[in-house]
Amino acid sequence: MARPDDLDPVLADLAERIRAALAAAGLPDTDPALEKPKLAEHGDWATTAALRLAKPAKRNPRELAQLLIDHLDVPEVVEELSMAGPGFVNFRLAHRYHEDLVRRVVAEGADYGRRERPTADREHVNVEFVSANPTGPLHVGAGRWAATGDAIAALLEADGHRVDREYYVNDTGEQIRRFGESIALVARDEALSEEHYRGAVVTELADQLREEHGAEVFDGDLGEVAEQVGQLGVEAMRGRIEAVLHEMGVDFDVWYSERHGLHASGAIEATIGELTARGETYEAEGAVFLRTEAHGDDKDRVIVRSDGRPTYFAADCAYMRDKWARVTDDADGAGGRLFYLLGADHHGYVDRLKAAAACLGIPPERLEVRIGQLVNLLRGGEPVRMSKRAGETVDLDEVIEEVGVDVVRYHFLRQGLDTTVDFDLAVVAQQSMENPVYYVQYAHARISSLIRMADERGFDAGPIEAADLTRLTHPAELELLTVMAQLPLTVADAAELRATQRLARYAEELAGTFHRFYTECRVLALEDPDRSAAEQAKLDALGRARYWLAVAAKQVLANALALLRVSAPERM
RNA sequence: GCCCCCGUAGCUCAGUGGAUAGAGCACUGGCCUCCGGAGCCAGAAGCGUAGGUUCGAUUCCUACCGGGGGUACCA
Repeated sequence: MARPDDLDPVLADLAERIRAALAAAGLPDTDPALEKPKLAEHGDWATTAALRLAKPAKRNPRELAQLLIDHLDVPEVVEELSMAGPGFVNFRLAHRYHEDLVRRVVAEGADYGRRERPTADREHVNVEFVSANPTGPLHVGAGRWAATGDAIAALLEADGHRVDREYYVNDTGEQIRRFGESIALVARDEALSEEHYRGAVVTELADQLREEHGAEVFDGDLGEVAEQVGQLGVEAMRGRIEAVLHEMGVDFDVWYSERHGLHASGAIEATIGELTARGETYEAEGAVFLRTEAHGDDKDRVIVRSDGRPTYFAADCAYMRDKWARVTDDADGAGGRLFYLLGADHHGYVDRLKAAAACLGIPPERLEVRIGQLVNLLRGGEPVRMSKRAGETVDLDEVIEEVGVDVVRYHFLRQGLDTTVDFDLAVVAQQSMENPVYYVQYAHARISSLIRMADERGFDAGPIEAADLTRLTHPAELELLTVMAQLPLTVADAAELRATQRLARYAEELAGTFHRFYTECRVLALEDPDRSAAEQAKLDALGRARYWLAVAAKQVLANALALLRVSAPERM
């Protein structure tokens, strides 16, 4: 978990003073471990230092907490501190802290919530996700990996890392040949067998290729035609996939071709050579094995079949080697990381991927494989059966068309990676108002409307520098300010844990606090004809302060949604 | 058999060692002379079971029960 004191100079100062107080009190040094108290009444921040020192010191934690308080050089920004519960020390920050926050958010704009990292802490992360075989359209399940991988990438960037989004295109091999054969047979109007791909897409591709390349591409020896049509079909399919992902708001930096990058380039042979040179291979039964068992795998894996052809796993190794070279050649020396987002149906590959990394000399902690549980596609509570080869799929583009990108993305992003997601077409389509994404977006649209209304009415908020933010003292205002202040920490935690749901839930919480503020605190037309001029002036000042608070809240909400790639509508 | 994930409110899910376990939906009852009621307020309801570690466990460990997925010289 990210440290609050890494993200906020005020808290960094506080943490330092706590450690100084511990030293002054003759206590051993410990992590101040600043955390948010569960209840707002307890204050803005708390330290559990006394609790964690109690054991080794064999002393009453409350007594230690009192010692800490007695020796603490209380910074100006802390308005109140108290001991509570078993030994928490709670801090309440002065109102000025909140005022500064509004100004900071407005000044930083879209950058609020992001952080810069010193080179030593920065990583160059290759995030590989989706990578579905280009032999058919993406189905709904792939949408989960698209949304999640993209959001994790966005979070890592916001957290100060350098990120490449990469899609591995499996564009060669037996299944591609069979795919090409299927297209050719359909084009020739010949019968397909059980083994072939079918469905509307195959027919469409046959038509498309005939149009683009002429009917001749389908003529001749089926074996040769299958090969060539397979390539053309895969290229066309890849284009379609790219377009759908773009619709999903996901744009890859690299579309890595297995065929060109690994086979044609000789990278596979080179990798096998390197593995052999490292002493990680041996021959047996006419095949070449990689010593993965010695690195935690269940057994050694074949990388070259007895007939001399490399296995798919050999390509995986070569690909990993290639990616590792690309994330470790940074001039500034950022540490490399290979991130794989895989579905639970691939969890059996994790050990062998890690073993492959070890065989290649890649530090194991630099290879990160995250497994996401699968998506249950339902329609009215009934499971929808899918088979790509039979062409019975519910495609991602159809679902996007039906319920909208924001709903699809948000549905996947607000749930943790290791829970199985039920995606019920009937529920999501018909009862989409239940989707919390609307709750969040509504808050944003509401603020937008408020600001529009202010303009229309000629409301003069004045420059933010002139606004008297000390007037923001209503409980709903303070609650909103407190939540707004949490974005940077939430982003850092979500990035570190690769947990998109943290940010989604945060957006919901922020929207909720805004709605409460909006209900209780009027911004415009704070008028009272019975008041004196002096009293009216105070109301005007309050209105201007609230206006800037609303502007800042809108920014924070927009920033959170932007990281999720969910739109922040001005009206809806 | 072995491996991975899950079991928290009626339902869908947050909460990866701290104080009184949260939200949406559903249910009950309130709130618009005034900036968007897709909203707000209030109420009821829960950590699968049994042990263990810890000052402190929904969180870590073990066993069991229930649900899902994986265990190829396939790609």
